[in-house]
Amino acid sequence: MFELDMRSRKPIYEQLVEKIKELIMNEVLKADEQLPSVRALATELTINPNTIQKAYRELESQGFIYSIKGKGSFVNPNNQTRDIEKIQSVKKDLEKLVLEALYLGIPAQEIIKLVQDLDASKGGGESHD
Amino acid sequence: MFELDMRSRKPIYEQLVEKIKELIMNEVLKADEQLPSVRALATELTINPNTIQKAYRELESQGFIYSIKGKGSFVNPNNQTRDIEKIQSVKKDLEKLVLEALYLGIPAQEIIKLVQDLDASKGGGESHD
DNA sequence: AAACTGTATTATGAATAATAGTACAGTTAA
DNA sequence: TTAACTGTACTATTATTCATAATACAGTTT
Repeated sequence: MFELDMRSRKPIYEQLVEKIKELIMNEVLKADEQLPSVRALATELTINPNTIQKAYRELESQGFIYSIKGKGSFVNPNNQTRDIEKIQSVKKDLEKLVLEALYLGIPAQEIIKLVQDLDASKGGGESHD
Repeated sequence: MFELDMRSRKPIYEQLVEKIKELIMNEVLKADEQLPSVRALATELTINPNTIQKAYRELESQGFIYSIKGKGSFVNPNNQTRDIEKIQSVKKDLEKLVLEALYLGIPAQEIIKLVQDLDASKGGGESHD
């Protein structure tokens, strides 16, 4: 499903959260699709089930998945969240990162193109290719 | 000089790195300007000198400051770095964050405006106002 | 020489991350 | 009902990281 960097200073459960968020946002994992069970993913990745659960709990609290006891964990549809705090937080992070990118000499035009491309591939994802 | 959130899960030295980077990128701290000494800043913020030094070391490795033994730590000019790895890393982070922002429903247009505004305030910083 | 600077080292306590093991509750299918 | 799944919760243990404390040393400035 994906690879983890066991040597990274970034905790495994955080890496898991990132990777799964990406899969959801890129619609590799589709709405209401079932995720691997805690134990199955733990076995596949050779890590502890508790670590998977910690990641799933975080994903649930961020609104990306929902879990039903006895059934499994599933991708949350419509994450067009009205969570204002979350949006403010992302905007702030974005501001920091864009500022740094510009400071490092990355042209504004290049960043804008990045945004446009991502936006296009997102909206245009409905078509069959 | 700034405030730290001692209750945050984010390490103090990382908060320091972020804050100082912002001050440098926003040209509050100007090229070759001297930073507070390790001990002075530690006293001012009521934290351990080792923590300050850890932050300064990180800032130096990221190319934002340079330190001279016996003299002090100073803001590095021309951080128009040719450090390709750093640039690639920032681009990747940017991609992740923009994707998340779009996914949360923030309009591409709003992100683009953010980039343009930051770029303008950066390039226009040369004038006297 | 005195008072600054950065830098390095060792030790200690607290918090976090990851593991291991066990247990319980809800679902599904035989 | 039973068996095999699911998520969830809890305790305990180990390793790592964070922050502190206390020194120490080297270079600079006055």
